[in-house]
Amino acid sequence: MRQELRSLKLDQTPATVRKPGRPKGGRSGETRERILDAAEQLFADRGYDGASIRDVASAAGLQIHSIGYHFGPKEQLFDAVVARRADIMTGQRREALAEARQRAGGDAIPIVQLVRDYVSPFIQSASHGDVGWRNYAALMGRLANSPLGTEIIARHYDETAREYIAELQRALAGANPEDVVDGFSAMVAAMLGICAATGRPERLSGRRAQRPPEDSFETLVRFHTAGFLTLTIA
Amino acid sequence: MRQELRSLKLDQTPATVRKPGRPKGGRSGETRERILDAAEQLFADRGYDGASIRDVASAAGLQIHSIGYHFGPKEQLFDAVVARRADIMTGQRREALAEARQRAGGDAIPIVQLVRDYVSPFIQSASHGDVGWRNYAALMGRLANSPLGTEIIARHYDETAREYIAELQRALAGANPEDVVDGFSAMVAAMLGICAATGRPERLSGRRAQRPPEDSFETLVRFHTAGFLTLTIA
DNA sequence: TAATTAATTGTACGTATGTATAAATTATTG
DNA sequence: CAATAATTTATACATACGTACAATTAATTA
Repeated sequence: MRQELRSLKLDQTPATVRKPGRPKGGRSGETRERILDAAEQLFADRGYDGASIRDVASAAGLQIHSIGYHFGPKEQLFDAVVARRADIMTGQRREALAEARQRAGGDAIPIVQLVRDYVSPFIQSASHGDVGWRNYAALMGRLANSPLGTEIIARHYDETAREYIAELQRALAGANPEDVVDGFSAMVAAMLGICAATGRPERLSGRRAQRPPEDSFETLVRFHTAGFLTLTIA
Repeated sequence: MRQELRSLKLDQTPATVRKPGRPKGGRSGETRERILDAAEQLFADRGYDGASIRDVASAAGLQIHSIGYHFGPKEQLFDAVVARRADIMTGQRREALAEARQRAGGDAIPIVQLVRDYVSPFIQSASHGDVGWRNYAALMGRLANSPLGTEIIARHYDETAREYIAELQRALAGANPEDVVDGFSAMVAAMLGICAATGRPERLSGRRAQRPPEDSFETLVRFHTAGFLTLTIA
């Protein structure tokens, strides 16, 4: 790892100096959340191999072994980080899909609605949510094209993704189903790119600060809706 | 790193057992290429932090210090891996842009042509090129949303990217320039996703093998051209 | 109150890491 | 042919890594 990043201090709640022993209430959950928060930030900043268990323990204000005690080996900790918010995200998407189905009343759901409903929870969380959600969004972007990342993403996101793809294919009845999958992949890649906060869009446009993700979100919806619609034209 | 991946054997040309000493011709260049090939594959498979200098040396059939001798610290080796093919890629894109400008003769270049010319060199190399190009494409996908990756990508790709963005903005005179940058970013993200070979599209579509990148390329061009064109509509 | 369980600290182990140094060997140069 | 430069092997160093073990403390349970 590069040295400049090594000395990063996390702005956690000050590590309450804890003596060994069983805590009062069900404090275990609180500690687990602290570990997940620290791991989320470090994995997002340095990647899976770049962030060590020691880094995570130190950032959470705990000893090394506490990580293993709560989560087992490193890969399970990583999975737990992804899973925590994946469950929330997936819940929102399924809820939106159920509503859209009801509103469509048997007809196909409009493309623009499907795009909006799939992307919105992610971008809203990444832009209006706390620092944890921002870290999570950056982490998802990093994971996207790595073997371990896609394996974990598959476990937590593919089921819902397939539901949306099925609805997209229904709404684009004339289109090649594989084209629709490619379009979906492009949509997800754009979504992750917007929230990854890499600084590249700023460098390419000459902007000082990052464009508000909500603005990019509106552009994404228009852009990709148009892309999907053109797939029906033979 | 996960153990399963550790024992990977690279199908390099059998490591010619070399004695120390100055080689006959300017053999140095050949050794450098071997190192870059090995590093390219390992960085693509395991990421920057997941691939060690020892791995690279072993895969290239050399001792550890030879890597440092030729390329200096690890980050410079990484940069050299990216730079080698970035120069080729950038050359093709600039050439295509010059041709397109000449053909347009003062008028704006058609969107579909700009999309095609920017994406084509990458996807053609990744699908028709040798294993080195495929590794390079996968590596670029991994780099996309990481800090070190975007830093290096900026160094080697941003100048040409800005030229294409300027032409896109000219062709989309009525559009918000920042929307065009977002569209460009989406296009690049889709391009990288197609070539990253993560297996996700197969999982989402139920296909057995990977869809031929040329097919996805044609879809990408149609999809993103339509996306760009819709940005002019207020 | 005695036994059990949960959560933590502290330490240790074997290995892997990036980098540096020293030595060896051979082509090239003067 | 002697001197120099280039390229490699071999070894070493200090640190970092993931995981495991033992000990400690406190809440809970019977």
